[in-house]
Amino acid sequence: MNPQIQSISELDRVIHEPGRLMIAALLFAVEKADFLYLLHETGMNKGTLSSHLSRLEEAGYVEIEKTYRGKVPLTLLHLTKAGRKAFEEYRRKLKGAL
Amino acid sequence: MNPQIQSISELDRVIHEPGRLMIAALLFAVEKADFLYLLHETGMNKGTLSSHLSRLEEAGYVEIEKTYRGKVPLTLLHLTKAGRKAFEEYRRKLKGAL
DNA sequence: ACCTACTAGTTGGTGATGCAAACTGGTAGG
DNA sequence: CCTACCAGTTTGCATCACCAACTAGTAGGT
Repeated sequence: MNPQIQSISELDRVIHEPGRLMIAALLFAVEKADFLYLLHETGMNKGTLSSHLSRLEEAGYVEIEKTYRGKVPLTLLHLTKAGRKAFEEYRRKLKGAL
Repeated sequence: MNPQIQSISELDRVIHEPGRLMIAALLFAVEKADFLYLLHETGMNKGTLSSHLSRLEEAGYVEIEKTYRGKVPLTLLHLTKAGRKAFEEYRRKLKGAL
């Protein structure tokens, strides 16, 4: 089997989904962001964003930190070490194949 | 909304699916291939390959040409002009974002 | 005549998934 | 107290990818 093609089939599906790829790319760049920032930057709705974040947390790629800004809830997100690695690996495979 | 991120959300879902991305990348390179070649290069099973090809045909990205090699059926695939364009556009957006 | 293998599919079933609408819980304002 | 708002979460639906099993025609072997 063609090795360039092989690497496409090995792409991490958790990262591959555009919604989550956007999140990963944003968090990779800024290191820490809140829910609303991601909401506006990605253009998703809240439900979609929330479920993608849960999926990323489940995979161990994102840590979700719930705090407060005064009395208003504030959710902070950042990539874990595994998340950074997965994103870099994803990018590496894709660039090699395309 | 971040324009780099924006371009991720605009990725063509037909191309984005790894199975079909493999097919598109292969056909982009070789210009014409038969069913078994794709089957072996991608490592998919027949059912999956067949359905992805149908999906690509439906989208107008691939032309499916059924002929015979002697009496044995032979299916030839090639990217249409729209298919080449979609693949290039996909690649462009992805490279711009990552 | 029968069995196996090859090519190229189709069909059926299953489990996962993306998505948006509706809902929750807390805060603030009139 | 009622309404509206903020920040998310839960739920339900419709789609989808995937694989196994079946179809169907040809050819070769025993």
